[in-house]
Amino acid sequence: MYNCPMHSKQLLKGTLQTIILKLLSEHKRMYGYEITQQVKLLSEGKISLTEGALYPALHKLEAEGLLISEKVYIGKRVRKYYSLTQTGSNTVTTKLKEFSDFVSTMQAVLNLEPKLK
Amino acid sequence: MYNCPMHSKQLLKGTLQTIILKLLSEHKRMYGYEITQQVKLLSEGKISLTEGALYPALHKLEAEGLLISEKVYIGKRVRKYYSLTQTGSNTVTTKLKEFSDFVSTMQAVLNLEPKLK
DNA sequence: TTTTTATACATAAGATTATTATGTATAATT
DNA sequence: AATTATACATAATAATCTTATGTATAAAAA
Repeated sequence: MYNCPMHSKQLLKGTLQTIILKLLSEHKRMYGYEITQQVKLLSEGKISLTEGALYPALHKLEAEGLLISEKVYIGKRVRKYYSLTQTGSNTVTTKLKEFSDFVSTMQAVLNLEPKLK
Repeated sequence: MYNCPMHSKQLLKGTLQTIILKLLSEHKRMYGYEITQQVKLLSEGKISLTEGALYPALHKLEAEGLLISEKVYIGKRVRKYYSLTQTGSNTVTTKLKEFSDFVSTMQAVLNLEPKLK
């Protein structure tokens, strides 16, 4: 799912849903390819989502009722836009909290200082 | 591997090696059960390593030359102490750096503030 | 104008990692 | 005497990701 020029591929596992949901909470609707580009931009090229991970993840989130999709034709090409459902919208907050807790806990276990700005 | 009372099980994937190596860099030698207890302590009960993940991980790290083990008998019971090899010792720094980079990148992607102390 | 790159979706085989369950056994506590 | 804690280990299953493959249109470069 990730093609990360750093060496922390393992660490990125489990973050894909959080990333997708958070981006959609800021953009109303996005399509798959757009998400990959946005992630690449925000991570300064450090994270490249692979299609083999992204599309199944989007399908799963839709099946679970967190996202809904709509197909839009751009000329002859299909785009599948995804947006948050109400459930999905509520889940974003939970996911972000979980990520923060995770970081805090790991910093405690690894005896690391939280970073200052 | 983790039995986390929070809901962030997915997020913890890929962190086990880093945790093991970092703890061993601070303790000279530790045995499996001791590692589980130390992690529970440092995480304030939020992370409980399961044996099904811990022991295979220790075996793998040893097979890769990052750890060496020695069996010690406490009465009739065996303890298997693990300690860092030189390679393992070098790897700790790399792993911690990777974790920091991962957190920074994720904070950028998720548009989160780094935490202040 | 032809070739390459970018856009845009999707699935499938295989690998990795973790969960859950199971197994064995000693030591300490209730 | 029974339960809990200590201490190791492995195996079946599940979840997630990588890598490879497939299809197709649009744009840019050679």
